Amino acid sequence: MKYNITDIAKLAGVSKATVSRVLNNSKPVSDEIRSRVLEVVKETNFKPSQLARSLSSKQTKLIGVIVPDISNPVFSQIINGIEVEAYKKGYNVLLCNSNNKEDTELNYLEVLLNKEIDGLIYNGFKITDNLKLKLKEFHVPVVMTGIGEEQSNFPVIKIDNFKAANDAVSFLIQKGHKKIGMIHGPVNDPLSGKLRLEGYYQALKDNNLEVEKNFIQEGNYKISSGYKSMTNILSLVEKPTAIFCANDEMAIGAIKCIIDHGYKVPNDYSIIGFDNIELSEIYSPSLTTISQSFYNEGESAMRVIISMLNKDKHIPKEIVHDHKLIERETVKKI
Amino acid sequence: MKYNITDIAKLAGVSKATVSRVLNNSKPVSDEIRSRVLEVVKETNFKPSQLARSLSSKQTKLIGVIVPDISNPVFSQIINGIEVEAYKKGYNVLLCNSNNKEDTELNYLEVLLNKEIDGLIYNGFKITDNLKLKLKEFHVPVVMTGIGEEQSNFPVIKIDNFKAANDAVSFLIQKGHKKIGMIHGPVNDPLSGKLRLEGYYQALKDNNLEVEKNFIQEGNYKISSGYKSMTNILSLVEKPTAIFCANDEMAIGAIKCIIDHGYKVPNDYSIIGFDNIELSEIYSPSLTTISQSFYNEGESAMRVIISMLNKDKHIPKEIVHDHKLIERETVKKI
DNA sequence: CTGTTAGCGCCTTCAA
DNA sequence: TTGAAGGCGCTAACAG
Repeated sequence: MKYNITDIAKLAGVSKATVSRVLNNSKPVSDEIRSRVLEVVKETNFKPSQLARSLSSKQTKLIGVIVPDISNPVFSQIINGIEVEAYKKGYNVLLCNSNNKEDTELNYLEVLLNKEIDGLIYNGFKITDNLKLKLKEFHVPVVMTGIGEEQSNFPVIKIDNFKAANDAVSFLIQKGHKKIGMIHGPVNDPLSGKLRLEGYYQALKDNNLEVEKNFIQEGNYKISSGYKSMTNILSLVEKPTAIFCANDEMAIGAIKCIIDHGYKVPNDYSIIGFDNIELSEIYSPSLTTISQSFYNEGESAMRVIISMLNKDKHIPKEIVHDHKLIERETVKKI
Repeated sequence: MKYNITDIAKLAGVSKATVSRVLNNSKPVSDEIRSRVLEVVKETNFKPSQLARSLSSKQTKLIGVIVPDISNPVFSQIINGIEVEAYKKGYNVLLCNSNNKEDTELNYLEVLLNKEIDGLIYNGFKITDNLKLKLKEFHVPVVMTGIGEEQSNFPVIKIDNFKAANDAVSFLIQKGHKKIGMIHGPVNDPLSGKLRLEGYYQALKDNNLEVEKNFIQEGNYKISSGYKSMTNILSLVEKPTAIFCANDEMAIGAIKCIIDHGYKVPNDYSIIGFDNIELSEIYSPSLTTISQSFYNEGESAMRVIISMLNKDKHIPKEIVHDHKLIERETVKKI
């Protein structure tokens, strides 16, 4: 049997209002009545309907989360951080996987709008006009992770992508490499795409190294695109000795490509990645890369959403997390 | 401004009921009134509250999904299948990641109960008594994927694990291997754990090969446990020439371990995995394994839930998907 | 075909 | 401290 608040009230011989007060600790209730109500609640295993509660309280305790690719370990870690933090604070996550398709993403945004979520955490690679338009319809807090734009009004959780890319390339230079290529992400992705590429340029410039256009390839963060970009690089007459990849997956793809062509990493080519996904440690050879804590970023995103929900005074415009270089086996001193 | 159905009714000069009928196509409405209502809906950009709708219609259009590990590619593929199918049918997924912790799982089940989901898809490794108890409280359809038990009343989506394991081991035997080890999963996992182990035994038996207890190690499906189990095997005086791993991650761990000990795959040891996750193709050497389509399994799970929701006559007790052996680089003929 | 009237289950004034 | 009553926004049964 499924009980409702009226049943409980009757069984306890009190009014619905009193039951509600006991359940929510919203108003003082005498100890005697309180325990009587709790007794009945326990006996009947009564669970108040979140639905009805949401309808009258105007909050769903649901946070929408949009990710472009749930099978990408980067996002599953972010989600994990979001989820654990949400759970702690009594929120739940409505997860939407856009599969890298803009229209799926817009559809989901529409769904989330109808579901009357309390807040939205947006993860993605690029911010399109349609997206901006849609986001305007949300009258709830929105936070972005790993992506953002100058004029955005939404708080952003990120790392210093420019600096991190610069660190990676500087490390290669310090290891004696002078001909350094890069496989970067889409440049319409303002953070991981554009800034990492700029960090690369800056490091070359700071060390008076020339930019060789052919050494620079654009990928889409997938393993396969790393493979393909590396194929292009290997077909050059003059080749780089080291390649900086804007994420670990492209780095793995590049390594696989190098191996398939009969060369060795790092003996023939040095590779440095970005993100430090689990695979980078397990791959053989294990990948030298830039590490960032996606879990913590997810956590931060959720915290910011909650403080916005609480109408806290100080809402950060952005939160910049740390990164560090993890040296493993794919970069050789020359 | 946020409109509600009453506003729309007033603006269109009709009753709320009529607006509702237009929006849901639930009852005939004259063309003229219909278009007048739709006009207003468009102008106001009105979105009916799912919340209120759910409260009065007694369905939330929400399907709860429990997974033990969202960063495990197996589950992210299943989720993908579930999600795409759900979306097609107008449902949404409330995803809960238990992180392999039983109490987190039980907590989430409780949350889902309160959220009044329309159905539940359970993914996990083992079915505990607490879980069974909790599941009893659900008065909505429940489907399981990749797990199940004899006496369960819930439909199960799976592959023929016994046959698949048998195929894998038979393949090794056919390649000339006689000393074959196995790294299996927890045996209290009735499908992937127990049945894959039994398939292994059966293949040995069918070929009159002896079971060598030391060749058999138990892992927990993680890369690290494959590594550890392989360490044990390598420490034996007499070693197997091939190892069947109950999933790809343990297989990768085992390979990494072999390489770290200065041996080669498949020259010194042959390895066969199970699941055909993306990594198995990318790893170097690429992994020979048993492939199954997790995406399709997720899709099936959602379809079964929906037909249960529709109270279809014929609800399958179980759906068995195909598997196949993918030969790559980790098994050598001897 | 359309409108009126009750709920759905809970929370929250307002009075007592 | 407690109860009665109204309302959240929508659907559905019942009239007309």
